[in-house]
Amino acid sequence: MYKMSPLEKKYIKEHDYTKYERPSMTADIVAFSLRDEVSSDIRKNPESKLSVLLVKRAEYPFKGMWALPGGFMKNNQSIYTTARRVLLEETGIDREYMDLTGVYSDMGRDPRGWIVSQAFTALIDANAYKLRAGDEAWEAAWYQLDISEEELEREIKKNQELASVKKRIKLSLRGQDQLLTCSLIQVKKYMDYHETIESELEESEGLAFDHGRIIIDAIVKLRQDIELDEKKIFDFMPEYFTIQQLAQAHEQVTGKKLLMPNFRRKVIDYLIASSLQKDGVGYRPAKLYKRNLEKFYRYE
Amino acid sequence: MYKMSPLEKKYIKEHDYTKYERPSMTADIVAFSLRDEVSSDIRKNPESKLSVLLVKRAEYPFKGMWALPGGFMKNNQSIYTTARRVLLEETGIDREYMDLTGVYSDMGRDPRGWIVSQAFTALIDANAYKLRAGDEAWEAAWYQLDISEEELEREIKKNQELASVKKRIKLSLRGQDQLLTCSLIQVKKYMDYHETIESELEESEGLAFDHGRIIIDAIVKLRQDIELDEKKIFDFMPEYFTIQQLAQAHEQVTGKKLLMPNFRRKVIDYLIASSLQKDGVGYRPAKLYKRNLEKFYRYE
DNA sequence: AAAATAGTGTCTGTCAGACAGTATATC
DNA sequence: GATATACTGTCTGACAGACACTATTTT
Repeated sequence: MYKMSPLEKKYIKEHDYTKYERPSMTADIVAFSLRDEVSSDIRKNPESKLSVLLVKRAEYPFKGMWALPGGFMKNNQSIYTTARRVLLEETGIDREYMDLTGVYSDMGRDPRGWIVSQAFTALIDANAYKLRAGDEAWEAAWYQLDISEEELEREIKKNQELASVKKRIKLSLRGQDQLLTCSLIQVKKYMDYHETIESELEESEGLAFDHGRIIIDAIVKLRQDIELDEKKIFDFMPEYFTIQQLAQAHEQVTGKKLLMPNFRRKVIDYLIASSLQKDGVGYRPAKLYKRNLEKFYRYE
Repeated sequence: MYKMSPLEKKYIKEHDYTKYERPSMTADIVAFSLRDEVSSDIRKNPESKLSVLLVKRAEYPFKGMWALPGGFMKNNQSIYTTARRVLLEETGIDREYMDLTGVYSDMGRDPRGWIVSQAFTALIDANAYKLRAGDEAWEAAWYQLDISEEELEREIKKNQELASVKKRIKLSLRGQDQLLTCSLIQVKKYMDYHETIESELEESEGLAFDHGRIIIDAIVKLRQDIELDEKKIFDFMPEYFTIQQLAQAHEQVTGKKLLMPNFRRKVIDYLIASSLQKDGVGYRPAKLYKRNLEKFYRYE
């Protein structure tokens, strides 16, 4: 391993690297789950809707508004440890596996000053956890999520070497007794053979900071990831589940209808049938399956 | 947009959020390119090798050793702006499009103190740029890259619900007149239906900081990305190129041999033939193609 | 029996892998 | 003509999309 020379040690000691301005750093977690809507008809399958986990802010700024679970990084913890810690502290969910999905470092994104946020995404089977109640400083709740978009402007040069598309994206979050909304202006630019996305918050009602933007970015990325690697959809599932649950999750996230026979054929290799059945339904019960771990773990 | 109440403004003003410890933040850029080896036989196609861009450190710590281009984030710049700025300053390459590929926040990774690094990956056509020479503080150079791995330990429980594989990964970087090496211990753990990777630097010769680790992580991610979306391989290409160049780039990065007729069929839709030909070769010259931009830009 | 979902079978078109064979340039 | 790469054609098997059809359970 590298050993510093005495000269080098001295040099480092004499330089106070902390004299330069530094940002504070936070981890914010976008935790998604699919939650069943209460069905009016027992003969029909319940629909499951994509939801995101929010906590009510107990302090200024944005006191009383809803925000992503998150918090400041400490000196002796990595950002991954920080993410896991704050999610557990604020919501009661202990989750080791998360994806880093973005960094937010724009000026003015936090009224408290220069604060850089690392955004993590976690896909969760909501039924496996009981959320912290509102008895303490923190109150956590699942918000059902709707997203819509509207094209504002489109400019495509003839030679196609520069183009841009401007959109307004609207997000609405429905909780127990509250509706939060936000809208975002997104500009996609096509140049140098790549697509770059810039987005800026236009309006935000009830949602703290730029968290509406972080949520929208996370959804876009989630959709991309699932189209690239369909195994990711399993993250929403409990240990035992039906093929229909899996298909519904897929449809809900991608927004595309599946043909069940084909979907069944595609996933069957990733499953191990159990002798259990889904009960409490008003029709032929479906078989419950487990993940076939051999297909998920490639011991390389 | 959100307006703060006077009470809220007062509260924020009274709290000094900077009193908590904060990290310094840097952007480090892993710039890859494929560079032709000088061929001994004019009748043979030159092989192209994956290379990474390094700069020689002019200051302590690690003075005289080689490091990734990188530098500190400033208050009025986002981390993306920082990445672009430092790459340009230190190497002369101006590049807008880069991927954020990792965050390094472990304790002790930088002898100067608590420094968090955001790692970016850029794929570059090296011939398009002239590197800064060694006339100033910075000297930049391409280092050819070799990577090998050796399995150390493997533990798989019967029910497959927990498993781990431990490996040593060796990296060697060959420059004009220097050989840099480093080795890394990597532990892959398989649990909760996911694979998690932890890696730690074991030894590093001539390479500054934990940059060997950052480079290895970037290569692993690059390979994954290219297997998921083969269009990424085009990033290494100049405006005009042959199908063989493209195939060679693909082989070099993934390490797998391709069958040319099949590869040709697969990529031909993404190309527009030009009337130009590759010249200066000792055999039938290949046609030069351009990207078919319609296939790269999906104006959505 | 009606309703609703669960699950099977089959046809078709596309596409990747393998490889034989032809074309065109230089040495 | 030898050599090396460039490029075309074709066979095969796997698989995704579409959809008709059968099965099983509750109301």
